[in-house]
Formats: sequence, structure tokens, C-alpha cells
Amino acid sequence: MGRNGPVMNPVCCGAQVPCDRCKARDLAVCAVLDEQELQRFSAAATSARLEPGQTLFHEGEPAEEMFSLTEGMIKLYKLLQDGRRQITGFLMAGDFLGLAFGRTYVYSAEAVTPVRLCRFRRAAFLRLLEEMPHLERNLLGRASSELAAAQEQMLLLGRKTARERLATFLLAIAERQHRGDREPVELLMSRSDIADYLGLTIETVSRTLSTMRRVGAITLDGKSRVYIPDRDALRSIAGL
Amino acid sequence: MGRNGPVMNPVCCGAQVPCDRCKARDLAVCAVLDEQELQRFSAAATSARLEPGQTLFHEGEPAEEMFSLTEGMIKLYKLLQDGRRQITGFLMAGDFLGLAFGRTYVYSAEAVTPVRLCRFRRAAFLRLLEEMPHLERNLLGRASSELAAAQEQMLLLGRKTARERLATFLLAIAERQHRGDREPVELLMSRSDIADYLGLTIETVSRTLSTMRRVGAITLDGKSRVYIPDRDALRSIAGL
DNA sequence: CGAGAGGTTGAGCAATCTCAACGGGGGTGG
DNA sequence: CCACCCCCGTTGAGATTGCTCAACCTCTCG
Repeated sequence: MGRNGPVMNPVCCGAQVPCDRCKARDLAVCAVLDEQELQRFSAAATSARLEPGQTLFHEGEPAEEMFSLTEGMIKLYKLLQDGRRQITGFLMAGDFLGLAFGRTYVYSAEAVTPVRLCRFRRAAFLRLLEEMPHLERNLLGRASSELAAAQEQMLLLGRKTARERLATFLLAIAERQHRGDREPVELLMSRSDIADYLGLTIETVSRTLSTMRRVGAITLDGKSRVYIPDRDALRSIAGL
Repeated sequence: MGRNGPVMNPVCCGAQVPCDRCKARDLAVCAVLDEQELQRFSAAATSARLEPGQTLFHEGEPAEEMFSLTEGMIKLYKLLQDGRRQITGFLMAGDFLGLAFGRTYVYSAEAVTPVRLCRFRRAAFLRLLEEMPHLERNLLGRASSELAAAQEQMLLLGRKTARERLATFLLAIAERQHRGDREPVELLMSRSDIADYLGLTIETVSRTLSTMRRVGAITLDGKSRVYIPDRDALRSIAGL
């Protein structure tokens, strides 16, 4: 799969501002790389696209590739045999995935929106990593904040009520989308995805959102646009 | 707080076999360090002890130190303002903690059993890290497996029933303690800790264990010794 | 021996789930 | 262009798991 077309909005290093240096390269990694390193990265990477619903890889498959997202949203999830699903995270432009040091992927990854990403053969990536310690530091920082987010999510799943979960979720999205206090939040994922992320059923998600609307905590525009009139009010519902 | 007494069972690099090189040093990090590096590490570290119930640090405090556990068990947890608690993990000899790249600790840490650990000033540790890229790789590997464990726990908290949670928990402990199929598992933590780890109440934990005993899935000897006659049976209860 | 902490058990309750009906929007085929 | 269908989301009613509150038990410690 080769490069196809210009990159619209590559985001670098998890930062929000697209970085000129990788704009033309469809790379999300360019953290502290110098020009020469960046070229070597480009050489090791190929670009790819996914449509909503398409699977990037399944839990348990041999982890032969690593990816960085340059556009769109991907969900990560784990399944029990009877089909119960837990979504462990939503990734956005600038995020890495597949950084498994084990032999196989420990989760499945599927596109939520149309996605553009950059693939590395695992071995090649690890070789590059070897030679660029500053990149390793960057990855360690990412892993560390992902871990913090995971612990936050454990608190949510283990101890928060449905109301609190939804409130927490909406606030987190608002922050991630850098929405001003007046701007709406866009839910790019389905109710079913939200439910499986929050450890609830779609019915409970739906009911809880309806109640929040009725109470005036949020306004809904269509199914996926959410206005939050008073963020502090929502924060107090979120329980933190 | 200086060194006090001989080290009984330091565990290295998260591996299970104590390593001679750090036995005398009360260090858990000696991964791929050569003799000189190890000496520098010893120089940067001080040793400490904690009694059960003592707190190492609280969520939100400035993260000025990092630790590696050489003996005993520590629990990590997060709180909501009303006191609801989620334990996000139990650490054992060889584990790191406090590896926050942010300014503050993102969780609290408290001793479950008597604990022996090794403290580093954060700045000193990061400096050492800078100079020992192989150590950084080691930490990245640890972070990556912690992340995998966190995702497994999200699946548990979001989607498993009380029975499945307990079964999963017992199996995980059995593995961590490398118990043969006949040997009992030791629950070093209280029912309340187990409940807060599994997102349940102590009553549900107690009832569920009783039921498992009644059904013959486990045998209890006192409050904390658990025999698992048939691990596969328990695995099938665990739902994976 | 009494007090307190930790654990178990019981009864009733409540939050969330399950099952089911219904509605709207978008795509498709006649 | 319209009718139909299907997917997704919403709403309702009843079931169920796990929680709350309370009693009781056991062990340890003073």
C-alpha cells in the first residue's frame, strides 16, 4: 500500500498543532527527530486507510506491525468468548498503536471513522527505536500517560454510576476536541461503542443522556452533537 | 533513611529469580546494567521500609521520587471525593512505581504487607535513565505490559460478573505466586482491598467466595489461604 | 474479659440489565 | 419519486445482580 494523495491534517507527537516537517510525509511521529531521522522513518513506513468498521488487527494475532494514526478515530477493544465487549480506548491523530512487546496483539483495533495511518514493520520500527533514544523517551512518556488514563478508566468502571460515567466521558471528549465552552462536542462513535467503553448497555446510555437533557445538563442536536452549557455543573456530576 | 539489615529476597528486573549482582544492594533494577552502572544506581538510591497500612505517597502530591519494590506488596489506588476507592493494582518485588512523567502522582500508594523498597530522587533517576538507554527500553517494556494488564482489568471491571471477577483474580494471583496446581494461594490483602480492586463490595466478595467453596471450586483455609483443586474449572468460570 | 477490627450471612432494595415495542433517517429498488 | 427496509436510537416494563443495612461471629490485643 503506497502513499495516496496529500495529507490533510497530520498531527505530530500527540501534540495538537500539525508539524510542517511531517506534513508531506503522512507521519505522526516526528517528535524530536531531525531531518535525517525523519527521512529514515519515512522510508520505513507505508501509509494506509481504513473505512469505518474495518478491522486493523485482532487480539491474538501475531504483532508484526505497529501503527501511528494520522487522521480519524480508532477503537481498541477486548472480547469475552460469549461476545461481551469492552472498549479500552479511542485513539486519535497522533496516537500510536500496536506497541506490544509481546508476540501478539493484546487487543483488537477497528476504525470508527475513516482513518489514515502509517504502518511500520515491527522489526524495522524497533531497529529505528534502538538508534533514536529520544524517540524511546517519547514513547515511554506516551505509555506512561496512557497508563494514567487507563487507571482513570478503572476508577470509572469500578466505582462510578451511569450518570457519573457519562458526565466523565463527555468532559473527556470535550477536552480532547478542545472545544470552547460554547462549542458542541461531536460524538463520533455509536451508542453501542459508548456503552462498551463505559461498561453499560446502550439502553442505559440512551436513558442517561435523555435524563441529562431533560434536567438541562446538556443539549442534544441530532444523535451525536452535544452542547454542554455549564461544564462545572457536569464536572460536579462526574464526581471529580 | 539508610540501609538497614541484609536483603532477604531482592528480585531483579521483574524476573522471578533473585540476581546475585543486586542481592547486596537492595535494588530491584539491575536489568541489563553492567557493574559500573549498578554502582551508580546504588549511589543514587536510598532504601526504605513501610509497615502495612503506611502510605508511600498520595495522589496529587508532587512526584519527586520514584521507587522500586524489593520486598512485600503495595497497593495503588484512586479515590472519589466521597471516599469510593478503586485499587488499580498490587505491586510486588521487582515492580516500579512513581514513574510519572507528569508533575504529580496520579495515584496513591500504600503498603499491604511489610515492604522494603528503594527510593530514587526523580531528577537523579531521569539522569541515569538518560545515560542508560537499555534501561529505558526495559522500562518501556514494563510500561507496555502494565498497560496490557490494565486493559485486562478494564474488561473485568466493565463486563465480568462477580463470580468471573473472583475467579479471574484467584487465577492471576496463583500465577503471580507461581503456585503449583496443588499448592494454596495466599491472599495477602484484606477483603476490602479485594473488593476495591474488583469493583465489588466486601459482602459480595465474601458471599461469592463462600458460594465457590460450597460448590467445590475452591477450599478456604482460614481467611487468606485458598486451594484451587481444578484450575481449568476456575478458568472456565473466569470467562476466558 | 471486653473492645474493636475484619469477615460472614441474611433480608430487602435499587441501579442497571433484559426484552420488547416503536420511531426516524438513509439507502435501495421498483 | 416513492415505498420499503434496515440500522440505530429511544422508551417502557419487568427481571436480576449486586448493594445497603444490620446482625452476628471470630480472632487479636490490651
